Amino acid sequence: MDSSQGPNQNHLLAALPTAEFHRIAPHLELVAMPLGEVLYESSGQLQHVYFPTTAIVSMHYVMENGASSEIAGVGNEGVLGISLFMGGNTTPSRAVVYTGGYGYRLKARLLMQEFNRADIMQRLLLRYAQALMTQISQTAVCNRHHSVEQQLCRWLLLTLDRLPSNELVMTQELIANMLGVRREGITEAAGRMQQAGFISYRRGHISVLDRSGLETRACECYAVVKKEHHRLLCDVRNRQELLSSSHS
Amino acid sequence: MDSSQGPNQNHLLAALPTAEFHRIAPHLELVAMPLGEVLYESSGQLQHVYFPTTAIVSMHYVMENGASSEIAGVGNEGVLGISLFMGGNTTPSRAVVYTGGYGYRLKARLLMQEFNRADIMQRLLLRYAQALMTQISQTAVCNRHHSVEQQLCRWLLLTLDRLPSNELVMTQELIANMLGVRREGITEAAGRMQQAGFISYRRGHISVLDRSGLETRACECYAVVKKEHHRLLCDVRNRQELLSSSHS
DNA sequence: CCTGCTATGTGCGGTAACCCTCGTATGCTG
DNA sequence: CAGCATACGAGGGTTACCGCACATAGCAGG
Repeated sequence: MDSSQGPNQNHLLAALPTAEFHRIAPHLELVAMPLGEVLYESSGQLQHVYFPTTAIVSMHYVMENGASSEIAGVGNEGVLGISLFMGGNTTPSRAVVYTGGYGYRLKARLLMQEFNRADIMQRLLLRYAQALMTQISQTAVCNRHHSVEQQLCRWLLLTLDRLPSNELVMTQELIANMLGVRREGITEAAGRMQQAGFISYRRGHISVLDRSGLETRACECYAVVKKEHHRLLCDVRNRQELLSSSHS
Repeated sequence: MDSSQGPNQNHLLAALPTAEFHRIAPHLELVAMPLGEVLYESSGQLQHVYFPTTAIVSMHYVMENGASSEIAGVGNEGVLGISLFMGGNTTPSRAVVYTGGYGYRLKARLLMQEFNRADIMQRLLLRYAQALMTQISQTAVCNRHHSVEQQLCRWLLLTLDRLPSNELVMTQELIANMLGVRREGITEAAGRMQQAGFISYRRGHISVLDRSGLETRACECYAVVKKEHHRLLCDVRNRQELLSSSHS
């Protein structure tokens, strides 16, 4: 496996100090994560945690009437299965792959061992959990106050940040399911974005031509999530405060 | 201070084993939490964590244009300031008291000491954080899919669960700000609830007359939050799994 | 008891997003 | 290359919520 598919494609794994990384590396299992695969069912017990490298996964809630909407997305910046170390072992939401790709998984027991060492891995996981909480919070705010167009832009940008290229492979219907809106709403908004020259698309493929254009149409929620994620996790390896702050 | 105002009015503090409770008890400081008080400013550093007993606090996000909406509420079932032990030390949201009352606070440093013992307190805090995440998630779902009336019912029920009586002291305007909707929308929905005999209200006071009536009008979100909170935290003292699960 | 502030009630036009339906065309598959 | 599933586009009626403007009514302070 070449470096483009190695574990350190995942930002959390990459942020581990060498010693900690080598301790878990033998137990990291490369797995394919095809489009549509359900990693966790609502209220299902977790056997593994997943560190995506090229795949992107949606945590979403399916309502009694069948409608659903995304709570948060997880790609190479994060990990799936935080309810393991939070103590609940499951959540009321599902986790479904919406951009096929790869990731590494680790057995639940091994992750808990690492977590209980109360070292860098624990700090990283907890900080990631907080970043995720911010993402969920902004989803809530965004759902209340912002237009479908703004939400589409936010969502495209967040997804784009998790991919190496500027091409997303997905249908408008899929995006509509993620955002919990009608497909026609996405068609309209995407049409306007194409008209503006920010994106171009054809049957299941969306190319982003002008990132900053999308950013001007997105609501502040995108920036809040990015900024908070950066604050909590970026350059985390360099920051002494990662450990020291926990004892202050 | 009588038992009706003691620290074990807070469910998290009450769930601590005797030994752990006595270790922190001397450091718990009873504080008044009057309506409107801002406990944490957006991105402000935390000096204390707060365990409300009779007060209720809203974590909410204020947008650039001044509009705001609640992300989650915290009362005697929880604690404010989880970003301390999550490692971020702050969040992009504010924490404002919306039902005046009392609570206990603990210095940040002392809470971190307890957290780093990796004992029951840590398990409790992490589990509570997960319950809070579920609450935020359902807020997101609810904002997307449910009517103002459903959301009002959900919100009244969640608030009611944190109070000893069936009377809420708050204006429709306040509720509107919490839910991020127009005041008139609340007037209408509340009018219907009063017509149905579920509540009765007068200028700043709402009495709930028929809980189960409200439950029938609320969306599933209320039940999901309650159930998950119960699963994660109820009778936590009796459950051996609280510690054992973390080593499994 | 009066005054004034503030909470609540109401009405009206505007609009974004809904629901449903159907037409069109793209790109895979045999 | 032909056939077909499915992704996208478009139209029309409906509704929930918004924004504003203003009327009424409860309650506190003088």
